[in-house]
Amino acid sequence: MASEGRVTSFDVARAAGVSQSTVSRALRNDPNIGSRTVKKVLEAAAALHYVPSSRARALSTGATNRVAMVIDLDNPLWPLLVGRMHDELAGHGYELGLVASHGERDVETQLADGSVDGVIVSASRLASTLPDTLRGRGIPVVLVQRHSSDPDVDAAVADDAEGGAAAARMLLEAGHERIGALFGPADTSTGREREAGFRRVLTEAGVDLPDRWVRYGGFEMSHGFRSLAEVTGGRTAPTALFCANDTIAIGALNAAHAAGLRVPRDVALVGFDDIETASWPLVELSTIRVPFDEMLRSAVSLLLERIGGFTGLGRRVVHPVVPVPRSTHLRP
Amino acid sequence: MASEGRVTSFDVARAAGVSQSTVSRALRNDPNIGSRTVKKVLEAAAALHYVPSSRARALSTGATNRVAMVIDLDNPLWPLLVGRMHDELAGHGYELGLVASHGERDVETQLADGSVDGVIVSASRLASTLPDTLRGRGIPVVLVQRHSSDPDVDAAVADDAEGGAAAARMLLEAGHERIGALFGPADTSTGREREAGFRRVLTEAGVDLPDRWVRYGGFEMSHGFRSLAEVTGGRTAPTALFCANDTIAIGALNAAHAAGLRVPRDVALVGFDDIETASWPLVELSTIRVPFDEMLRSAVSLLLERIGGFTGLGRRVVHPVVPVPRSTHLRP
DNA sequence: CAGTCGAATGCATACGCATGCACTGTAGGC
DNA sequence: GCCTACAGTGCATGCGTATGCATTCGACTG
Repeated sequence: MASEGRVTSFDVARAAGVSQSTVSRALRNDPNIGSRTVKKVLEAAAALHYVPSSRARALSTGATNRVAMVIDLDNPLWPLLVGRMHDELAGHGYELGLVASHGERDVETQLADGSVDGVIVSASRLASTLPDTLRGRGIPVVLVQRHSSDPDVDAAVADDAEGGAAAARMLLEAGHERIGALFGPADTSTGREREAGFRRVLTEAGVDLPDRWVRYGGFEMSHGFRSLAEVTGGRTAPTALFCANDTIAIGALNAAHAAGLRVPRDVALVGFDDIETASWPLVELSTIRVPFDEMLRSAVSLLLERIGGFTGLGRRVVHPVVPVPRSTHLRP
Repeated sequence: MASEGRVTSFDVARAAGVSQSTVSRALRNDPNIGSRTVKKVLEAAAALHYVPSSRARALSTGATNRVAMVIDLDNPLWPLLVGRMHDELAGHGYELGLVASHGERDVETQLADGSVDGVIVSASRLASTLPDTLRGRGIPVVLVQRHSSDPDVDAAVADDAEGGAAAARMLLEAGHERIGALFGPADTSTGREREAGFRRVLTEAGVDLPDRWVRYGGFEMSHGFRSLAEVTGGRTAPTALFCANDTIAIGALNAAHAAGLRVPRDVALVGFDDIETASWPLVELSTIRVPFDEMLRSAVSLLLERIGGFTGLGRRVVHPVVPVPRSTHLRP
């Protein structure tokens, strides 16, 4: 029972009384192999607990059946993206590798060394050169959730501008007139476009968005937590705040709670994404739903097409968003 | 600028006027290569944008520098474990692959095909044969957070029994006498040991834990959400509930909120893990802190020792837990 | 000056699977 | 009953890197 090194296809071949190439073909369902032979080979393989070496197969075929996902561990959205991406890829027979984007240099090498068939980038900054560099090296890349400034790279995103607009309408329709905003990073497409859509509608409605009620920050809770007091602390305070994502909104909600403010009575909030927490009874956050499942499915299918050899121009799939009014946007 | 196939070490060799083996050695800092030669090779490699093929290297060296982590996407703890594991592994030069444990059969093959140097299992059920099977195939395995019934497999865990005990003490010291519990799955070491520790202290204190105030379920919010009403709905209700993890507790907290009950006035709660949400002002969950950073660090170091060739008996590293009393356990 | 040693490099091969091509045997056609 | 055709297998080689061993050349010893 001692494991005397790896069991290879040669061992199986010997046991089955055929050649190594026949083993290889039999196990890969090559139609040229006779059914009797296939049976012999399968039995021998099972008896020996043979598992083909993915290392050798990768070298030989040039494919790894693995996809890497570049994530930003600071963005609280990553588990949602990764979890669904895992399932989506698994459905297509691919494994998922995780790469956090700290030092982009190393990351680039890591992704270009042939250890994956393609790359999903979920944490791209607008100015990032990573997607374009990978593309330049012939590695299939798809952006998800955000796009880059490079239109040649495929991307699956949500309609962030429309979502921002919808959020603005939600607040206006609830009767708010003194409105502030906690926007996201300006160097991300999500941050920028959600802001643009939101501003557009306010402008069209003739509602002002004074700078003293606006803050920029990361997509983390701390932004909302810190900024709420700043924005509501002046002589006049906004009655409602748009938050660039749910996490920021929940940060603000917690800050409000800590400060003894009631939501939405003292300050109303609208988030973006519709993460699970938003629907907690304790939270009941009004928000804009991003169809993550569809978005990730698009991303995977764009990527698989590239892996399959598609070399056309960059494509951008935009997914519609859905306003989800709960209770935090109301004006009592 | 057209990419005419991959750049290999042969191309670099030609450009530098040396042999392929010299290129290989020069890039791997072999001391036998003259410094002039090393310089030439490095320059040629840079000029050609050469990136060694990890596929070929893996086949040749037998090492992939990758570790797979088996997770349970239904257990809300996974992002925390995965995020920290990623960073911890990255610090040692390893990449992280993700495998969700749906159909264990496939998973086993996927992990045994030589595509990783080792495996971290974070979602093991007590009866699972996966860890032992992998070990039997000579693949380094370490369990983290939970252990299996097989003591031959290395594991890095928290002191769950002591944590359960500490939770019981926390409630007793707050003055609770009518106590219930929402325990976790009995086929996990965490579920079982947290329960055992909790029960032990209650018994020692002569406090009863009536079955009608006890529910078992998964480590998900839905367990807490559903069970709260059941447990508090009778003629007499417990004044406090122990929850097998924070997520269950938060589910219960939300159910309480939805039902108009106040925490801890109407029902007190204690969780387990001290996830980030527990410290939100909105939540202020009293809990038992698991030192995840240390635990994952242990797991990685156990695994790296195995990868390095250690073949001794199975080891189990138990990490002490810390009670974190906030506001939900109090008895007003 | 012959002999020796060692640093520096090249040669050849292994790693394990996939696959183009050559080959064998048998069935079918005439 | 001979030849064609094709299903079924085996042979040989490629994938790109790492590495044991042989080789070269210069320097140093006696």
